[in-house]
Amino acid sequence: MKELSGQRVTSQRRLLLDLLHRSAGHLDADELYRLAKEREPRLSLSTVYRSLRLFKELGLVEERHLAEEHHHYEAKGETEHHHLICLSCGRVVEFEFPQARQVMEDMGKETGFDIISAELHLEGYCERCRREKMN
Amino acid sequence: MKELSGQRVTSQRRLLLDLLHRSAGHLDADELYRLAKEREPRLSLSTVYRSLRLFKELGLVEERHLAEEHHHYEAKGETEHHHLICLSCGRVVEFEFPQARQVMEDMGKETGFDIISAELHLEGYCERCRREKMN
DNA sequence: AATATAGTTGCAAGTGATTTTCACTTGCAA
DNA sequence: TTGCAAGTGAAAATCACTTGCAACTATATT
Repeated sequence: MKELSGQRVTSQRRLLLDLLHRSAGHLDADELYRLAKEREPRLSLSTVYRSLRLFKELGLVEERHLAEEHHHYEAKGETEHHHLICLSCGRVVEFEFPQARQVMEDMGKETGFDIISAELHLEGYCERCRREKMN
Repeated sequence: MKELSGQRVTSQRRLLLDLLHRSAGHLDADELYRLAKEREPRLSLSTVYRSLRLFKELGLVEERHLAEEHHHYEAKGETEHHHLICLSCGRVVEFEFPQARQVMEDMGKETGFDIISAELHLEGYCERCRREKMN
């Protein structure tokens, strides 16, 4: 785990970051908590939230606003991708959109912003849900 | 206001929708509440939330997840646009990205989804905040 | 217009997700 | 191996938002 002045490598943080890396992505705080508890039953939910915030600040994970209610977290480092989400069942499809880089650059020049992220977020209804609705 | 069976046109709803239309966009529930209270001091926050939900269901406003903590609401009907947000001061810049239409269509074909919205969300630091950080 | 009535409202209490407080514990530099 | 700043668990607090309910009111019916 990357070290910044005054931050410690604790067993909890190691565990949580490890789980985030192993997971396919899109864990929310509660799922991560449940997974981690299997290994360290004394772990508290606050530690999960505190660690997620730290990881985010260190740039180790990204926070996604996929659903309405709560955030999802994803370890960085995999190929850059975007999300398509089904409004009915919550299924998430990842896809690539390399033009995003270009848009970031163009908009940065145009607005004077230092743009650090671009997320293309698509919403709709997946095939299965559409079929079910018809019945 | 559009009429659906059993929904009533009340002074509160008229006021709230009017404020949403007048505003430059990106009001959150609390700001809308404060604005509306100036005219109808007895208005309650629950009515604001209830109305926002109704407007959203009727397709009159769109809900945005711009910041981390809460939602923003925007009256529909203006030109389609996307958002660039400053992570330091929260400033929101709107921009157009017509290619989004094409992406929706392509991804729809590719995934079998019926895609109903595409939002390109950029984050970064605006010029002013960058300058301030340097000092 | 008067009445009936179902949709709305304000208020207070309730949620669910996330944050904070605080007493106790632990990583790690010396 | 100890000192102490950083981290933790548990519980309480907060924040954004929702709900239950008695009183109110826009609309449909007479």
